[in-house]
Amino acid sequence: MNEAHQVLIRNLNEQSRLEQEDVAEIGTFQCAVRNFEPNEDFIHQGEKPEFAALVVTGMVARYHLLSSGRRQYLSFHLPGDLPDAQGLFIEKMDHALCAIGPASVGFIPHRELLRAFRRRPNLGIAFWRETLLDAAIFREAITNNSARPMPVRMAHLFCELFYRSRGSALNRGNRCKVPISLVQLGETLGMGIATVNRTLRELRATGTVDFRDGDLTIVKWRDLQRLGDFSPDYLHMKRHR
Amino acid sequence: MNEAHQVLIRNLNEQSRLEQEDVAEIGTFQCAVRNFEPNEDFIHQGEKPEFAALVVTGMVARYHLLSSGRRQYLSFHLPGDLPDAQGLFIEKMDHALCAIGPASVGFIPHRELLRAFRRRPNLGIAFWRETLLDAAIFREAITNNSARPMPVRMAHLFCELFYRSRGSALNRGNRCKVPISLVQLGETLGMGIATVNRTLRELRATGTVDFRDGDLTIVKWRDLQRLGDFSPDYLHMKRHR
DNA sequence: CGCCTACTTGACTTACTTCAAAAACAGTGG
DNA sequence: CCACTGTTTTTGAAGTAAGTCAAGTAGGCG
Repeated sequence: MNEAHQVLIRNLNEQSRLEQEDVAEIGTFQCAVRNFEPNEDFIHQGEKPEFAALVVTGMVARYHLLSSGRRQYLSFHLPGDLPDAQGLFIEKMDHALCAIGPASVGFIPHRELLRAFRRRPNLGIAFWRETLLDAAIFREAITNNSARPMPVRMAHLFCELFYRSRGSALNRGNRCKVPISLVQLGETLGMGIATVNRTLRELRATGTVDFRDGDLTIVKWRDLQRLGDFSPDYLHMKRHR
Repeated sequence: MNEAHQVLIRNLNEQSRLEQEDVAEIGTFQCAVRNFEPNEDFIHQGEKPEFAALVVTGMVARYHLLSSGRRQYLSFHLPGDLPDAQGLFIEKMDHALCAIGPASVGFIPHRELLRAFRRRPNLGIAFWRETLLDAAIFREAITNNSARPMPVRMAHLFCELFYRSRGSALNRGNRCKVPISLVQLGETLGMGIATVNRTLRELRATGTVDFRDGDLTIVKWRDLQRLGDFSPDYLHMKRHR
């Protein structure tokens, strides 16, 4: 039982009710942890992974690589997340995973997980639920990037990132680490770098948020939520803080 | 064993390997089928459904309703699809479901499914896989609506719809039914109605597709795929035709 | 100090949205 | 069969927001 196991147990427990035997089962997982540099890829598009990645520290992202060379970020992941759980039952990766800022990632062999699901079906459901929450976040991203004006769109992303950080107690008061560059922010929200910058300035001017140097600061949470049309229902968090 | 069971079995079998016992188990499902008018909602945002919907005939869509009143379509579903399988483990619907064109939908009680998963874990995995494929389609939609220019975006959607229709043998040669209006097309792709119309005209002019009166006609499949930057990998279809 | 990367800003251009109006079409009832 | 209504599609014109391009600045690190 090391840090990787603990962080996984904590995360699953927030979404599902684990029994003692489930926790014990998780404790038996082989889990090799490796460290990655900022922007280092650790699962590539087209691969057929035999391990499931578990974020242990730092932040991790998934992205599509287009034929044009453009990148589209799909989601960001915090410690305890299993950003490629779908690899268990979908053979070929349709997207890649990379570290955002320095990150450490654990790798659990698929066969260990499958064996665990057989022994503890409840654990399988907990993992399933994780992948469903993932999908809910994707749905919200479709809507965010398709239907909301740029400033609202950016505010919404900030709300989501802060809300999830706080949900995992990774915030420090009204701040959290989001070590992404403006280019990456643009590649997440579907906007050019110049617009990212100007929109960011506009948001600062509202006095509700600030984002600089990889640090997200929430100044007025309620106002920012309203501005970003953010309602956290889709994150389906059980615990509120 | 009625049409609903058959269509479900056929669909699951395309993605997963069902054993005889799995098929038999599915045959025991209670499944009340109801008919819906075009644009009729049958699951609302915020609901806590106790049944899983199964598309039996026609087309079904999921959508978000924004506070501004705008609609964002998230995905379209064909016979055999389980468009709200996530409702099994996520309590509250974060989006709604409606019929696109006339459709008939079966409703299977969650407890039936959960019981079946206990008896046939393999069946649970088949359903899980369905939800993962769903998520892959969502990811692609994020990228499509965020990173691709309008004509490419529309061409990509047409490719996906045709490819999936063909995968379920719902095409007639190079045609398939897509009974959506231009407004809905715009609410899917994140573009205004005027742009939808003009983009459509532009695509027709390329001589690769035509879409009118709810009918999608593929004129030059290879060229359309190239134009739409479409590669069907993300649909993870086992069978190719 | 100089280099590299990330951010900032400005000017220009293109694209899309919005608004408005007309045309095509489907369904209804006379 | 045709006039009438409402809806969907088509088209035009105007305004604006966002992309692109290009240059400049600031910060981090050797």
